[in-house]
Amino acid sequence: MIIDNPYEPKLPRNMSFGWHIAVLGANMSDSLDKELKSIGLSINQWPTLFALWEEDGLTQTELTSRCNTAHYTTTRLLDSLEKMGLVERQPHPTSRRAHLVYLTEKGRNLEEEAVTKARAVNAKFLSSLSKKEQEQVASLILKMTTAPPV
Amino acid sequence: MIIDNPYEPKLPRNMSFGWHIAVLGANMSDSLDKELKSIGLSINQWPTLFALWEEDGLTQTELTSRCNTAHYTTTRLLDSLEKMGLVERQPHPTSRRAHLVYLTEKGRNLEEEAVTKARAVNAKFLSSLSKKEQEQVASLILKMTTAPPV
DNA sequence: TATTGTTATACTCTATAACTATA
DNA sequence: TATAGTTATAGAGTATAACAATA
Repeated sequence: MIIDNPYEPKLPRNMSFGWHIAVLGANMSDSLDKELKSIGLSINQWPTLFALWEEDGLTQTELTSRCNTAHYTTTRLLDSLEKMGLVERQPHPTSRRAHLVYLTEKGRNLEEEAVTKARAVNAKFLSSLSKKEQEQVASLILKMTTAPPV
Repeated sequence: MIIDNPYEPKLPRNMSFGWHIAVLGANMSDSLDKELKSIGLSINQWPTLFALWEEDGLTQTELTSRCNTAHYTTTRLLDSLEKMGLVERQPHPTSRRAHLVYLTEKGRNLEEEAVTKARAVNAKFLSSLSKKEQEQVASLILKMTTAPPV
């Protein structure tokens, strides 16, 4: 069965574009998960830690929104990260019901190693493309994700 | 935190390439799942049905390998598809332990509608790109997925 | 009355492994 | 002994909704 949409070139077994993206995303996630395990982290913690490495002192609600997860997921993720000594919940200066989430020294120190591993995974999956093609695909995917469909 | 890898252009909140692919894949899957629900199907059934639309009369083991799932998953998927009257397990001509899986008339008739929906989802997610860019990203992703990393 | 965050519960998915029947 | 397929069961992940505390 051939999807003859002009935006769908011939694909192996003619699977559709979205299917390829989904499988690729799952494979990249699995690969990063395995890498992160070696430093005691998991893929579930990645978006939260990534957001905090970029900027900490966020409320849980703000973290929830940046990580595109559910609020009850954030609660449990922070529980585990706190138990591991990577983050701390501090009282909010003006609201007594909100918390501010900060990285600990230990949590901050993991950034370099984790990001190195993420880069390696990206490079591995991009390795069949030329440098120019790698830049192209990254910028096209960026364009797709930053201007999402209504 | 900026990933200054040359293959990682500036991304929103500087999330990494793999993360964008994973989120995009999940969003496209969710979107197709919603579309398929309207004709009584789910995203879990998509790869199996897609493979059968391309070629039926496969053994369960062959289906398992083409869909990149687990054998016990195939068993349950086929149970549900059979209950819905979309596929049939037939005895294998030479081996009494293997089955051949065939689409029913009803299952075959769903192809056009389902593929139309999948195309619409792909088009929706690609809509922020020009036609040329759409072709580019599809062919680059194809290149990545057909020459997977070791 | 709405917001921040936690918890209980149920439901879906997936993984492991034991099982049958064949080869 | 290996293969095709099924089933039982446990675990992880996710969703719903109720809840307490605060605004």
